[in-house]
Amino acid sequence: MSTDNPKKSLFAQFALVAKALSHGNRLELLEFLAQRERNVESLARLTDISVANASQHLQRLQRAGLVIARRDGHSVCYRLADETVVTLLGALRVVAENNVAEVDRIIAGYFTSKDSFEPISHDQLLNRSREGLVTVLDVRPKEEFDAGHLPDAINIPLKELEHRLNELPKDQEIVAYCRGSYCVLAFEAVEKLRNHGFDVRRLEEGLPEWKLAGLPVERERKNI
Amino acid sequence: MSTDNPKKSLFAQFALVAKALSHGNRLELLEFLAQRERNVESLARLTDISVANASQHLQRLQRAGLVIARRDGHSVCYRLADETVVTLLGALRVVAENNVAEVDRIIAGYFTSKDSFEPISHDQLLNRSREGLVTVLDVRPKEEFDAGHLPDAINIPLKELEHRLNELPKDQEIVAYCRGSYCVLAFEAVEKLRNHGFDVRRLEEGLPEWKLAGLPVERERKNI
DNA sequence: ACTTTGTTCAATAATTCTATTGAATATATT
DNA sequence: AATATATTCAATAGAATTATTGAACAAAGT
Repeated sequence: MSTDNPKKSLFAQFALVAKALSHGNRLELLEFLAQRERNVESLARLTDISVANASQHLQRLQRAGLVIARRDGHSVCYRLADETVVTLLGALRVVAENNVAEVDRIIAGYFTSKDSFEPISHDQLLNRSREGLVTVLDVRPKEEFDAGHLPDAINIPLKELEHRLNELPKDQEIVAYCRGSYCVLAFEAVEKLRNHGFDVRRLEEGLPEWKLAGLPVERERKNI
Repeated sequence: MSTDNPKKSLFAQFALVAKALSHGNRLELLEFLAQRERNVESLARLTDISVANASQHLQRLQRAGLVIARRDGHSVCYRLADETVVTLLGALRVVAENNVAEVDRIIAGYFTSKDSFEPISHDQLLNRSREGLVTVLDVRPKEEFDAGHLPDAINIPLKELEHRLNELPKDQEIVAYCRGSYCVLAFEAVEKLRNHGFDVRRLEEGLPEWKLAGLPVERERKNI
């Protein structure tokens, strides 16, 4: 930690940040935090780990400077330290996709089978959306949608999708998106909608990456 | 590792990549590999660790998909798996710089200590510059450059650097300099250019010290 | 003051990581 | 074939990490 060699000290510090990323649970926590600020209990529930464990992981992330805690009433809200954390997570994902065979295997097994069609990219979507050629569908829970969503997107959480099919057009392409590249929500939405005869594709990435690209985001309430 | 939950499995894989980055020695090895391919012994010497230890760390990096090994004669050459690894290292560095107080402290300490990222000396630079072996890059604002700069230096202020990378050679060493020992510009320029794959070093001191040593200086206008 | 709720702390055992040592292996040279 | 060189392997001890448990703590409401 404290060497006389400044270069080693710097790398040791960088290593501490990387170490904070070196556990699946913590990466999952960060992915949810990339959507919006959340308290410990809610994060524990989403990631399906104990509250004490979530608390420990979150404190580890905080010590590494990746998240910031804020007391709100009698709950503690965590959020990402800044948007560079999203960049870092994205870079980690890209490296793993490119160079880890196991990742390809998992993607082929669980994700590709559900969506053999090519996903649509940011720019493609932006162009078509402006021309009114597509319906943009956000399948995340309502509170995440309210915290920020793509322009002109409509929100139908995955759980409500079956009951609200009449809100979607049959004669126009639909583009579904959710939290990010490996969030299962959009995959499952695409599968369901295809079974019902809709013309639907998946957006390649989620809202955090969309924001990072500097593309416009709408909010339901201004005070979030 | 192998859960039935594909999302957890993916995050576990990403975590393995992060874990490979979670040790200072490995980050240092990667930094040298970002410059060029090297064999184990040379890397062990550069990072000042034992050969056996370097070998183990390199194999760990290889298992994580970050580097590739290649046999060459009776030495084994390692290189980065691809350029996305450089991006990842850069993102890690940016997050640490932005959010880890200790990093600021160390970098601040850098400027007082003379040898950091193997800076080049006045004399070394003068010799190589005369032989046309290096490109000398001044990253200060234009008006300061106009007031006086190193012989044959080109001026790209730090803020414009990202947009003017095409003006710099990829096949020749670059030496960047700025105001002096306590100026951050050259540090950041070197970092940015390294992330873009340039072969770049920092001049040990700035223009004032250069002038003080009685070395030649050019001016844009004679009347300043 | 008491209770409830949400979070953190402390202690633990199982597991994993690190650096060192010396032996083993593979390739090139003589 | 024998030798030298470069790297990897195997074994080890000390250190760090993980999830779990239950207790402790802080803030808000009764």
